[in-house]
Amino acid sequence: MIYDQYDKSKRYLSVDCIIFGYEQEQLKILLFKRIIEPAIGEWSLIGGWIKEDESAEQSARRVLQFITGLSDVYLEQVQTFSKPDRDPGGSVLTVAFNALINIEEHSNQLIEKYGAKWFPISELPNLIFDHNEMLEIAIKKLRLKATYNLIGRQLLPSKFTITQLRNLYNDIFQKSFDPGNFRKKVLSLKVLKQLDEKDMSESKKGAYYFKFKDDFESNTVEPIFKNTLKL
Amino acid sequence: MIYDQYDKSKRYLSVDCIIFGYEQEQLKILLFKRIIEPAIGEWSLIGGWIKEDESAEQSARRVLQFITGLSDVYLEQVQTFSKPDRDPGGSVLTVAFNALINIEEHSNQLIEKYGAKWFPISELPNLIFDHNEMLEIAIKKLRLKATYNLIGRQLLPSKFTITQLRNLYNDIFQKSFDPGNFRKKVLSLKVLKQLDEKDMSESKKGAYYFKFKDDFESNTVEPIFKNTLKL
DNA sequence: ACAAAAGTGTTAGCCGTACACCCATGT
DNA sequence: ACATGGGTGTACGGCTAACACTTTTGT
Repeated sequence: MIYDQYDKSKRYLSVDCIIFGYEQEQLKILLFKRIIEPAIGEWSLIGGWIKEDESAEQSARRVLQFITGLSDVYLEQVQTFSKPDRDPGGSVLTVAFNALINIEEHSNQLIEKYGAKWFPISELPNLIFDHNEMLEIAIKKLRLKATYNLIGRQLLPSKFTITQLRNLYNDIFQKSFDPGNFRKKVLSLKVLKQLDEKDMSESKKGAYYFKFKDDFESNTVEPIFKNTLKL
Repeated sequence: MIYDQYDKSKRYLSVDCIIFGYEQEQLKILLFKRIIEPAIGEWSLIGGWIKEDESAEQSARRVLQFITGLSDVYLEQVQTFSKPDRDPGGSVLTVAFNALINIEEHSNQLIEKYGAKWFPISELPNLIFDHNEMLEIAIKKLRLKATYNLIGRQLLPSKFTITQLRNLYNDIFQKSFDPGNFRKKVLSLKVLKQLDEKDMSESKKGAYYFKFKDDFESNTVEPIFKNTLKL
């Protein structure tokens, strides 16, 4: 039958967070040394159990708050993974979320305590269970988002240069955007505001800082870069 | 704490299917009169409980098989909905799936039994709980897919004219594609095979039937229509 | 003066859109 | 012959990619 009556599940329910940060011109993901059996000591995404009175998203926020000290993290649901044998410890259904954070703002305390580490996306270790697959899908999702929206508001410091933004995009898509063309394209979107201040650390001439306009709504509907982007 | 030990959930777990079909030049969705409390008798998506040893996808397949008589339905995970108060009958986490079926092939038997009905996407009734929102997201997801992949293999009969395919796209995006341009674009993808047979029912001249090439892999990476598509 | 990054300008080619035009045929 | 949908050809405009070129300033 399809709908008999309501019948409680015997499943475990969890969330897993793919935490993205940007540091030293590299897009990185925060991974944890697992602290419970099975597969204790191996690398994994960070997750947590969904409580009875929580939505999956609230649950992910709670986990992120606990781990990074940050509230108001940008979250995007990626996908739900539910193969009954995906976790050898039991039948666990997990909802995966992408989280974009400013790597400089987060607290290091708990991260160190749990032996967590930031990995550049090009140097990811092997992960437990199906976390490799989850990560791959999560990165594709991030690329899709970056195609339709100018991302960086959460990942970059509040003021940044166009070059920094370009480096972020270079790293996300693993290609080299033309500096001139990238600049023109991005500025044509009219979502950035130029500041009077310059960053003098990267060149003699100095590069103007920009910031995202406060009222920028990410309702973009057309691809920012119409060609060439491999998702 | 994040990961204490494994702890079973007290949640209800379900899947909901957004079943798309194409008939009389209209994209339609199959909706059901709800047969259990609460909200009995109102329109809803069709769903079912996820069994212990099933993945969400397997569960959706089981539901679809039961309702339509079809196996091997094309499925795409849409999103998971988990607000604890979304269903007044209890805290239900549901994984939503888009299902694309050939409306002519499915069995009507059970559909009639449950008072189900096909609704054109422009004439949807009000649905229970958060099913309106689910549907809206599901349609957006379908549009996104149709942007990157040429859809129609599941929705259209095995042989169809370019005009039929164009009508499908017209209906999905609620716009009128230019007949000539649509034709050229679609044929340039080289995923269709022209048959020797013509459909004489729509015009005096007749229109050649096409079918999807068997080995067509839907790995398209670039948008089919780079502009104008409102998702 | 030179190097090196920041930033601007120019051009060629591709692609989508609009639309004119031909084709085939039942009435 | 003509109306109708099928199908082809063409021309314009916008966008992108490539790359030349100018600007600024620390060394």
